[in-house]
Amino acid sequence: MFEAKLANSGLLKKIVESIKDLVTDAPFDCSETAMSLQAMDSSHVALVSLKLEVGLFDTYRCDRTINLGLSLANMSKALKCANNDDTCMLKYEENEGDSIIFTFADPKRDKTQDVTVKMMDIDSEHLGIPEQDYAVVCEMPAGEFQKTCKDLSTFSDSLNITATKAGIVFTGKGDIGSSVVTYSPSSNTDDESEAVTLEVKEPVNVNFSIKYMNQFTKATALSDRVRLSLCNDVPVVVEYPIEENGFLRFYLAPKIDDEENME
Amino acid sequence: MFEAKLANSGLLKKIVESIKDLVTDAPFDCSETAMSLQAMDSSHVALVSLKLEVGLFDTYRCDRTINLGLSLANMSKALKCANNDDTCMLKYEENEGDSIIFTFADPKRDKTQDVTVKMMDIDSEHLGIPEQDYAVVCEMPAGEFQKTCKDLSTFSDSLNITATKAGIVFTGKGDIGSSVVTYSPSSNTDDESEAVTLEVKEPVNVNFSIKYMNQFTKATALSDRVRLSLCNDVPVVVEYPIEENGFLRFYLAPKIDDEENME
DNA sequence: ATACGATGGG
DNA sequence: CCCATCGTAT
Repeated sequence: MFEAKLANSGLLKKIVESIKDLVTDAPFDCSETAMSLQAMDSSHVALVSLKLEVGLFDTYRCDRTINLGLSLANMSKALKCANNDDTCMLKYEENEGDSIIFTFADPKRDKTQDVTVKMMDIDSEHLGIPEQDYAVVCEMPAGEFQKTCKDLSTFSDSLNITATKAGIVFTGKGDIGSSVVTYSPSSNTDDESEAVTLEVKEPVNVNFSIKYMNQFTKATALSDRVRLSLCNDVPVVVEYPIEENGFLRFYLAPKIDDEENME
Repeated sequence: MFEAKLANSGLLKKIVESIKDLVTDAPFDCSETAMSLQAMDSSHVALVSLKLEVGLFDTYRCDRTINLGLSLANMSKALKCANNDDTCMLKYEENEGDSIIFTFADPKRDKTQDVTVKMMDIDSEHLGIPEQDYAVVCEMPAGEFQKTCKDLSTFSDSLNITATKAGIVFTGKGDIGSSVVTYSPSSNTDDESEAVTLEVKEPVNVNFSIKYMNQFTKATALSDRVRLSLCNDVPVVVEYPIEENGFLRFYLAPKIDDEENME
């Protein structure tokens, strides 16, 4: 049997809301050490990788490695029943039919809500994600990145990212105009959570679909900070750390056919 | 003539918004002691009963018992003109044509707004509501009941309510899954307004249309608390008290044809 | 035109 | 975390 309890349903709600527009059916791999999930988006362009380590859970019991397939739409419906600060217990027992039970409880009240959701068979084509040394790693406030992507999407479908030791530049060019957002690495060390940090081994210049980036930034609520890992001609990694004990990562291959935005 | 003044238009606005989707034309019975209203919903399934006692009004004058018929859609339009904390005067004079005048005034300003709404002839089939001893009476926070009904309606069209001395259980079962909400009578006596109280003479197990319940819970804004009165095979009463001087009650007959939810 | 859900502000 | 307003969907 599998049984795991989160102190706050809000965390799982945010995760599901962040990815359900990208991935419809999610195979959750449950092991002794973590609950994790890897899936391509429905058009096989982006990859989502989630890891929730046992440290995130109040209690965690997983007798044997098991894959739990759930429709994220149904999971979202179940989680809408929970208040953000209700506890959330996930439970699966092999002989109780192919269902997951979500138990939400308000610790301050004599109320519990059990939501039973049917599971699905999902062919979880296992996805090898190659290790990669990235030429550029940039960390910034998650909200900052979200706003930059949203602003640039007003002008363009493509996001150009150019990073050098001097700074990182996000550019969107389109018919009605263009916008260029430039971050110099933060000199201002006062407020660490607001800093933009940049490690550059090699300069990079890459283009991405802004539409996907905007999808990824739905995860902004999960974390104060986002980390972008970049190489020329290699998928970007957009990573949201989860409370020091997990992450939600999005991988997106660069556009190759788009010379307009490359100068 | 009939003339009655409420200190806040907001109260009447909330009442009208709560019932206008259920009842299109409302016969208001005005007597010396109260303004009241009873009407079936348009599909003759639910019954709405409103009572506003004189104690709710700043001034109240009713020379003789009279029935004022109003379209609730029109009444809603009139009330939209008022700010919530404007005073609201209702006035009817026999010889001034078949109209009601709503006068809204902001006591802090030198402004009044008179809205005149044509009355309607409504055949107010008088509805005898039998007295009833209920097997179960449950009071809980109105918002709690609203959320429970809404959550269960994600999964089912039917709401099963089972109450015993051990607690009250709301269940919705459907194709994508099911949800069971359990309240044990509050042990936590600290916060009276948050408590779930339960009086059980006989256990009950009844099924209702969730769609109607969701309609009823639009009255949540009227009151912190809701009272459910239940008997097997008898209409439930969902009651929202109005400031100690009135109530809005909804009656709904149980579903009889639904064995699936009865175990 | 009305009702519900989602988002932003206090 | 709750309430109010705005936008979308039926």
